[in-house]
Amino acid sequence: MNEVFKALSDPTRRKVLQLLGRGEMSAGELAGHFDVSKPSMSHHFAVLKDADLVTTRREGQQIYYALNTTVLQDVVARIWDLFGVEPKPSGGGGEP
Amino acid sequence: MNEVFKALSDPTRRKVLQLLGRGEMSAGELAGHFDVSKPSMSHHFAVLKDADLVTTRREGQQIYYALNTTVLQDVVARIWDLFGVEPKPSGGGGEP
DNA sequence: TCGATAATTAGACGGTCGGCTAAATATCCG
DNA sequence: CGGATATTTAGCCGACCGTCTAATTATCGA
Repeated sequence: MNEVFKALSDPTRRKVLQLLGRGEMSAGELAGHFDVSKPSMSHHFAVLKDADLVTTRREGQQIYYALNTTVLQDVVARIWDLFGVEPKPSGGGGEP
Repeated sequence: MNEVFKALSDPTRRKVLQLLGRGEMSAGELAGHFDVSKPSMSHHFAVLKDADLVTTRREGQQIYYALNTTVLQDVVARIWDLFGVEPKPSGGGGEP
């Protein structure tokens, strides 16, 4: 659980997750969205994978990353549980 | 928003929030639950306050901390929004 | 097999973070 | 006011984190 929060604490990694929300993407394609070297991005990917927030799939030379939505749902559920706060009446948070 | 995630990335601060889930508590009483010096704890409190995750109230010499549940709800709501994932059908994820 | 491309691993460097002690501030009570 | 208690601020230090370049691994196509 700690690894998850650590993973989420970096803006770059959160943006990666955000991009993956639109569908899976290769490491290079993903890295193209940032002003950071590919090795640095690769490190971020490793952190996300270690936290089990993303899954990987190799297709030829490329490696495709995708959101692990199951874990993401668990994360949010755990946050409520952790703080012992009553969740909002309907839906996890569509309405602002 | 970044400050919130940074604040949540530390286990000590998360446990503080967890304790506050049971109700407000003074700084000293809160610090008593940890093996960390009071100044260090005070720093953690400041981080949580800066992220707007807690509120403070002075009563005599003591300062009472309490969860800012409104912001916590917003945080979780934003997580869903950020990642563009469908929330669980009923409730924000209260039931495991 | 050889060369090109995609991605990761290795190692180094600067900045941030969490911890401490000592000192300062705020409040209460006699 | 003066002393005691509660909390925060100031300043320092070691460890961890994010970044980079250079080198390594894996795969494809000719």
